[in-house]
Amino acid sequence: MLPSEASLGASYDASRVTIRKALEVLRSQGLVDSRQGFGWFVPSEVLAQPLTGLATIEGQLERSGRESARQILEFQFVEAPANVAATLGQRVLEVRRLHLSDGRPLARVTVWCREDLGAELSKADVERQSFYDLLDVPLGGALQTIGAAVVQPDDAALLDVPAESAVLTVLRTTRSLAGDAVLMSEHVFPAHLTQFVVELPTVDESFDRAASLRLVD
Amino acid sequence: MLPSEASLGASYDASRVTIRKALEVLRSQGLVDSRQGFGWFVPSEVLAQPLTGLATIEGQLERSGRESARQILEFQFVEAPANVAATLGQRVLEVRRLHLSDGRPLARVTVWCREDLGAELSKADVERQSFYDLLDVPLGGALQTIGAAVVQPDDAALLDVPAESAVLTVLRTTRSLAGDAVLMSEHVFPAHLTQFVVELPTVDESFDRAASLRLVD
DNA sequence: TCTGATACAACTGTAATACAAGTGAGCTGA
DNA sequence: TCAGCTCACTTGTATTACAGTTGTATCAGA
Repeated sequence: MLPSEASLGASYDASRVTIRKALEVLRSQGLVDSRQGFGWFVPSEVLAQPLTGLATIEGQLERSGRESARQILEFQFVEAPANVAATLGQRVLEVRRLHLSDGRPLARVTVWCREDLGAELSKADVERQSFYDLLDVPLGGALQTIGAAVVQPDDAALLDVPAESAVLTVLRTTRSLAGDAVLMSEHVFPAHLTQFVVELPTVDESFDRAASLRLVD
Repeated sequence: MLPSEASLGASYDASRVTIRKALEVLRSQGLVDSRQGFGWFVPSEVLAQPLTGLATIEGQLERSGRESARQILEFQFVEAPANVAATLGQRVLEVRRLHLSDGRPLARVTVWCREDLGAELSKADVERQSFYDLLDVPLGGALQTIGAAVVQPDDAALLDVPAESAVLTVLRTTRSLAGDAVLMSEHVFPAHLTQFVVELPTVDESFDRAASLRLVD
């Protein structure tokens, strides 16, 4: 937080008008931002994603007070890629979409949905609501794999980031309450925009347990 | 059990609304919970379990019986970087080291240790044992932030990866049981070698109740 | 044309208050 | 003994009030 315009004016012996003009210049450079009734602050660039439960990107954005939008790039039934077919079956509904935060690209997401469940969904449905809201199946949990990579050229264009820049990748398999896999999704985030935040309550347990790390060959 | 909202408000000279907001934040982290007419309490271990599903790469290595080695690159007391100084104080013990798995570089780690605690440690100590084993302070937990980046040139050389390749970065703040920050560390892993796997057990209702993301600090 | 001064609207976060609803301990009476 | 009731205390929720902040407009003077 910055001091209020009034106190800045007192500090620098300038009027509020002048202080505001200076702050507006900084805002145009993206260095500061303000909310009416709240104050001026240094904007936090990264979106922190807590890993405490199942959540959608939109939900997190809305909670952080940002406007979120979805743009459907593809909507079709296809032969599943090998790793998807292994858990969801041969044919799946594949939805590629772009997530926007305050109008700027935040994530490129591909969702694969089991064919029987996807048959009930329209393109308009997935544009309006999240899969979690749409599916008429109680969800039980998910397995999430977080990695890093250099951005693919087509993703770079979609996400409006420079070629060769870093991205966070998430591969998620969502299960129903009954335990069978329902959805798989791949998320690609620009690294400079997003971070995952994990609270580890007790060091010993979480470090020794260590059942969940995978070394890639 | 925690004191009632009313008595907490009296203790901290804050209104019940404010106390509730604070408690809701803690609830969103799974640290406390409440029942109407009963009160606020620390949830049983089982309920707190969702947060423990993540493990670190060093822990996994040591457990899986791979040959794990540490190579100390630097060991010195320095002026802390800004973000470290904010939580650990102006002067800290900074230890830079390289982690090896079966003789191959796996991670470049920098650990910052509070000066009073670091004063007890020798270079040989930190080469032999982990900080968690060395510190004579009961540890209470840690906050971990996972991100991605393009590798720095010096890290590329240390980790033996091509320039411009992707890395997974982890910034961890470890607290004592009393709650004060004791250690901070930065871990850099080659992206092609490592992934984090996180189990998200349930759709967490408490997630909706309080903001777990903040735009401003 | 720029700066200062002033005024007012709109918004935010906190405080204060009130009431509904749930919990648990203790009392009462059969 | 025990079922049922009362009652103090708790959280859940909504409302109003208020001080402090930004957003915006207007006017005066250098």
